[in-house]
Amino acid sequence: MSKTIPPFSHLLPRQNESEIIKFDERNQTDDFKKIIRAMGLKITEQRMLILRCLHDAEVQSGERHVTAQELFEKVAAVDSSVGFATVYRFLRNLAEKKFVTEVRMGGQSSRYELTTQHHHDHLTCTSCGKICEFENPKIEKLQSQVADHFGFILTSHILELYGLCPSCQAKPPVK
Amino acid sequence: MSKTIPPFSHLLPRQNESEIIKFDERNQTDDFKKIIRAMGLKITEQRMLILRCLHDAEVQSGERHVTAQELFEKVAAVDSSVGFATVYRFLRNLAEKKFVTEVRMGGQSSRYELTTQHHHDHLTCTSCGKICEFENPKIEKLQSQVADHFGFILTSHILELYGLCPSCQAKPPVK
DNA sequence: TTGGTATTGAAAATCATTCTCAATCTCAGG
DNA sequence: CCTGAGATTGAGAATGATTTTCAATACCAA
Repeated sequence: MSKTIPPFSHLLPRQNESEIIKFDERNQTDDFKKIIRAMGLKITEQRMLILRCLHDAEVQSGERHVTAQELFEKVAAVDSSVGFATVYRFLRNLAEKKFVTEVRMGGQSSRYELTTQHHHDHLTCTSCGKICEFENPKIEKLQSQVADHFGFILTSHILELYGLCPSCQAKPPVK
Repeated sequence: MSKTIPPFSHLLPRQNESEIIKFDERNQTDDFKKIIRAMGLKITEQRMLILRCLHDAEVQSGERHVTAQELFEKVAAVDSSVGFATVYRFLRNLAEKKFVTEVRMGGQSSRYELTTQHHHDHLTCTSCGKICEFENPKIEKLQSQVADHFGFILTSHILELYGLCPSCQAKPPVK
């Protein structure tokens, strides 16, 4: 049995340790309901299904970032009567309430990921695609100083570093 | 006489000093032509006009980041027969060849700026789309430290800060 | 000057996302 | 367990930015 992480548990009211560790279908369902209530919304089949698909995509399929379309397809595969507007709408709700994080890259469509406990940035190898996550409070602090300087209230940021990882430095450049 | 910066000069083949400093209408036209040729494209009235408007927006009006629509309007004000498709197309060409840099933010439309010699990052207002540029050596230094820590050779990075600008803080939330 | 190609403008097409609205569902209060 | 006010839904239309299509036109090397 691999340890299963309860969905969004870090965003919900504190539970005792054993509840956090012992995670099963019933708890998952309960967590999903708590999330929906925490947003001040009504619990519906559609919203439960969307949450489940979002959670499964990450935990089971390991798909870090899903687009609204992709999520819609996963949902539709289970219940084809769910409309895409419902997925878009609910995803927006989740993003507003910070249960998911919206990542927009270039002209591409938005991608959504479950909000993680710890903020982190990425260091990506341009040759092999390896990604290291890191967190640097000093950089964060300097960022808010910059925002302050312009009179902005900082709400979020994107920091992506690109470079050559150790093993790729050894290899000849690809292509 | 304020010192006028020749457009894109840093991206064009090296010139001698006096040519760089003495910038006038004729040289501007020549520079624009060189840029278009450097992209392997034919010189047309439309492209010349688009370049002029892009340059003027920055140098005269101080509008450093224009959307394709805004640029189209400026162009159309001079020659209303130019189609927006031409502006979009050429802007894409310029971006591909790095003569302009495309900045995308949230759901807003792309903004374009002349590519500058000096690296800088952006602070964008999530409400009105206003962009402030900044450069922060301390952040840059910390970034290389992070890369070092993972054994990476840092080649580039993206840092985009998002927040609410002073005037949008005053206004009630949009809609 | 001229012809082969690149470019253009206008309109239609795309693409992601949001809105509209009548039908349906949820759930607090009875 | 009912009920009804109000939230939610699905379908499709609407939106907004950008891209594509295509016939007419412009560019420029020869």
